[in-house]
Amino acid sequence: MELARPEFVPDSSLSRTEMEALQTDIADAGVFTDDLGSTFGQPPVVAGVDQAFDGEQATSAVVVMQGTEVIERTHATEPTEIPYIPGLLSFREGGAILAAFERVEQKPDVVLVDGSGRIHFREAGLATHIGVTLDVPTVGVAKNLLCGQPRESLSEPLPAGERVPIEADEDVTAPDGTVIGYAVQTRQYDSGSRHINPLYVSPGHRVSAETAADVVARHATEYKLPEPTRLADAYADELTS
DNA sequence: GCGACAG
DNA sequence: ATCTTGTCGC
Repeated sequence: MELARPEFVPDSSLSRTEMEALQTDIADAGVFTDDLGSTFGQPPVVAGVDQAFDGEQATSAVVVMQGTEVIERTHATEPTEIPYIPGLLSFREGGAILAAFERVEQKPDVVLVDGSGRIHFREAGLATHIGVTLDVPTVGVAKNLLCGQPRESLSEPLPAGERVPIEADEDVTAPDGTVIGYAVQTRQYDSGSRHINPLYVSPGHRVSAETAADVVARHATEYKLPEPTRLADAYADELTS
């Protein structure tokens, strides 16, 4: 795949202020409504991307699927220049991800990115950064909530299939109350003391919050994580061990 | 100063 | 993310 917006490639040498300014531009370029293109296959081509680290090296693994079939697997390793800073994750992991996608032949209909998309202080999380830079539809899939406010309390376990809107609050640039994503319960235990936490799904680029949640729910039937994400996670771990 | 915060 | 064995409950 090719870079659509080279000016948005994450540069870890920027100052924190410059990084935040770039995110503001990225959010402006981001599309949080459905624009998945007319090439949506039968079934759609869905890619998952995830990273694993070893010391100063970040390995990004991409798994491309169509239905239940893996049609491509690629990876790239890049040095990590900066530590993890909440809100600036893309400047730590984005380089490795873009390097991996440079080697991807099959253009996916949608990419599932580990982390937040619009659920971000400046509405420019990792999924949005990658989506806008490559101009590919992306969805953010996070295991924890970075910011925003669940419309309903999530202290009680949600049944599988349920979803709760995540709304913008004062910590997010979007107008208060804007639905910036969903807590999506893909799996749940039938009963007992233990329970499964939901995933926090948000639009990255060219996808609405509703469609983002739909895509994740549709691909996460056997396990909590959607299959492309799960396989990319395992592949990244395998490459680092 | 305190709190809060994806991976 | 990563360091790490067993263990409890589906």
